[in-house]
Amino acid sequence: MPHLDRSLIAGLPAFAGVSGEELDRVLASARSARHPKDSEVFSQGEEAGHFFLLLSGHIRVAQTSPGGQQVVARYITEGELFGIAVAMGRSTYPASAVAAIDCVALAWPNSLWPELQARFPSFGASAYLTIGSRLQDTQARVIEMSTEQVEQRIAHTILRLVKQSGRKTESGIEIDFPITRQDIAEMTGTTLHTVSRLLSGWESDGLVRSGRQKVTVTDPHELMLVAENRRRK
Amino acid sequence: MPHLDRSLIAGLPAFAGVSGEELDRVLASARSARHPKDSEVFSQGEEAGHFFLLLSGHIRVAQTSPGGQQVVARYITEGELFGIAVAMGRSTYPASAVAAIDCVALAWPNSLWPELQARFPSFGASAYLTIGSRLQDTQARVIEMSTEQVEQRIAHTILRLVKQSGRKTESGIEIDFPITRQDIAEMTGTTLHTVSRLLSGWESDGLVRSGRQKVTVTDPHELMLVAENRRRK
DNA sequence: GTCCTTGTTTGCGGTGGAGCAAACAGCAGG
DNA sequence: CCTGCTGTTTGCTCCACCGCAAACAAGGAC
Repeated sequence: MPHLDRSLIAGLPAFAGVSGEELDRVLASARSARHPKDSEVFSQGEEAGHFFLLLSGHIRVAQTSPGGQQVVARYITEGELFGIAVAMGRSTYPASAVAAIDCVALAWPNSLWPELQARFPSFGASAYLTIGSRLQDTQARVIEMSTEQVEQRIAHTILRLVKQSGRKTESGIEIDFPITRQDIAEMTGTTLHTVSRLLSGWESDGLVRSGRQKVTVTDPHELMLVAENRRRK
Repeated sequence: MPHLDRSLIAGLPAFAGVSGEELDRVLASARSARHPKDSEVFSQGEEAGHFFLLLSGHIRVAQTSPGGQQVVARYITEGELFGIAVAMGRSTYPASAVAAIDCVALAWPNSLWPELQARFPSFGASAYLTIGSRLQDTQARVIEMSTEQVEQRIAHTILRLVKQSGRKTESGIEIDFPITRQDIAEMTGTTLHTVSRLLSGWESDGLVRSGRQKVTVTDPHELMLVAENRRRK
């Protein structure tokens, strides 16, 4: 295994306040792995053996409903912890994680969790803040689904993705990983047909430019008006 | 202030493994308060000064959307921690807590959180498990709202309430706090009209008995079939 | 008891968005 | 180049559910 340089994780909130030497110790117990596009990092229901830190790429986290439908819970971006079932007291993964593009992630065995948490308080704290903020995000999503209609939900979702993983291009801000209409539908509780219709409409109005597995927001401000249902129809 | 007996909290998971003397110490820094029915324990957006443990009663936790609509996040039952914004790194409460019936709750100042957590590992661990399980519940709710229709969502919600806070009566299992059609609607992302219609239908079919702020499940098995959409129409 | 507030029921009409079907386009691989 | 696969677009129909309106109970205050 190649040597893992401490600079990989030095800047991350999870390791704030951890000294250089200690970073090396933490890394010594981690294993780094490459996850090619569309491969599963772990699978829903599987025994949770490791927890992960995404070094590069984007991970799609999805749950399958009892009825067999997929729901995308979130996208993980660089520097985030994921698969931290152990921190929630679970022995199996509640969702599946799939690489949206080629990814590199560190993995630690769950058995190290208590030790890491005890030795590096900022690490444990960061993990719990991660869970806390995901709880808030998920609550916000429940509110959206309860009170907004599909058009606003999709607008909100796209704005969130762009904010989280936007890449500037000459024509606007683009979501910098491939995402299908189906994916967006599974994030917003609707169908790919409806997503397609709305995106087409927005494209005619010059709010977005979109193509195969691509979405570029050209007029974020106007799209925000859509999200808030304050746009002249 | 009356003396708080350690037996109040001795059996709770949050204090598993804490000795009797230490329980007294924990209680010494807590204040107990009575919250009459319909009074607010804390309010959304308010500076979070305390965290709470519900000793008796039921608390409704609700969020108000930007558009002014209410969404009920959950009901808190006896023995649960709530208002633990501090554990999520928040300085304000993300939701409001209202007593569904007369309640008694312990309150600790947030400033004690780090100390309690450090001194009583099981306390911190329990808090984080609480947050973890709420995240899972909320995720499950997102899945429900994405994939199920209103009838199933309401059935699931009522079954969950009954399981969590059911009280046996001669005619079935009753939700043992007052709950309106409006409340159920705000838990399931629908309207009180639709809830009323469905409950009326179920009452004709003998699945439930319901009255003013009351719901009694008389045929849990059949209601579960409704929840799973496996019932002969 | 009567009044009044709060919660519930029910009818009716309109519609947002699902479901189905079919054509179309971009990209990979031979 | 053509072939096939995967993702996208768009039209049409239908219905679950919302929104409005109005009548109807159940308690509580007095």
